Amino acid sequence: MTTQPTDADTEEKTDAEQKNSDLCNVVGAVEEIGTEWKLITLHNLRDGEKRFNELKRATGASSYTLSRVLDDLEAEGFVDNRKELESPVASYYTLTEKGAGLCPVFEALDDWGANWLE
Amino acid sequence: MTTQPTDADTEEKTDAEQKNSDLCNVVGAVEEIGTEWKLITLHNLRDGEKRFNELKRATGASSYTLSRVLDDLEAEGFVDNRKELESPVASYYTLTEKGAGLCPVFEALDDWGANWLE
DNA sequence: CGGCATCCTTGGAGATACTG
DNA sequence: CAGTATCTCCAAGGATGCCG
Repeated sequence: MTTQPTDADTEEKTDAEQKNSDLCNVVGAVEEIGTEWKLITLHNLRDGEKRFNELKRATGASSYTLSRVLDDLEAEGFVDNRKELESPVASYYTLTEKGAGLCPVFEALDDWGANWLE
Repeated sequence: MTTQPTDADTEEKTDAEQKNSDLCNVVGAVEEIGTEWKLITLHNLRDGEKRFNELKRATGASSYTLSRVLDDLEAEGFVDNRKELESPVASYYTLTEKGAGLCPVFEALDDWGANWLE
């Protein structure tokens, strides 16, 4: 019964992912945060509110990619978005509590990097 | 001097990645660890030595993928590999100090997941 | 300024089959 | 058992252009 692809396949996750995220929330967390762009973007928001093109420059992502990443992050509750529709529109992004909750993770990564990166 | 693709382009990183990893080691760490499979595999090795097919079952990765992931991790110094060439060959993987150094990161992720997942 | 729409390229990863 | 080889597919992401 290793690879029974039951039609209860309503999730878009593979069964492997499902199995993993069931096991512990480390894996669940990794899967929710997922891509490098998400991490990098979240990390860039640590020091407070940023606007779209700031993030674009800071991360180096294309506007297309950044837009999609921010959409994802907002949908998942990691960031908040505040828009000013005045003359030149402005769009500000901040971390939610959920997003800010990742700071310890960043600190742990920072420590690790200090010891092991080059 | 934003996008001078100097022929000192011996790295395989894009300049965006380069810029990011220069900024801080959080991003550097994220880029080195990279894919979800690497994280999941490393995390599976926390509780000690595992062999190839154990990891294969535990992670759900295909042998092809797992093999490549382990190669990467070994090349980057995250895991050690010990082979026993007896009758049925056996191959054991363990975390190096560098790999084990990620445990605080896993703990931070675990904490975060406990608060924010599901 | 922010951000979609479109096109296109890449490689990450599954499935399968084969070897020492 | 522990991989390697091959084929294939799909999603992530860059480039560009346009629009409110």
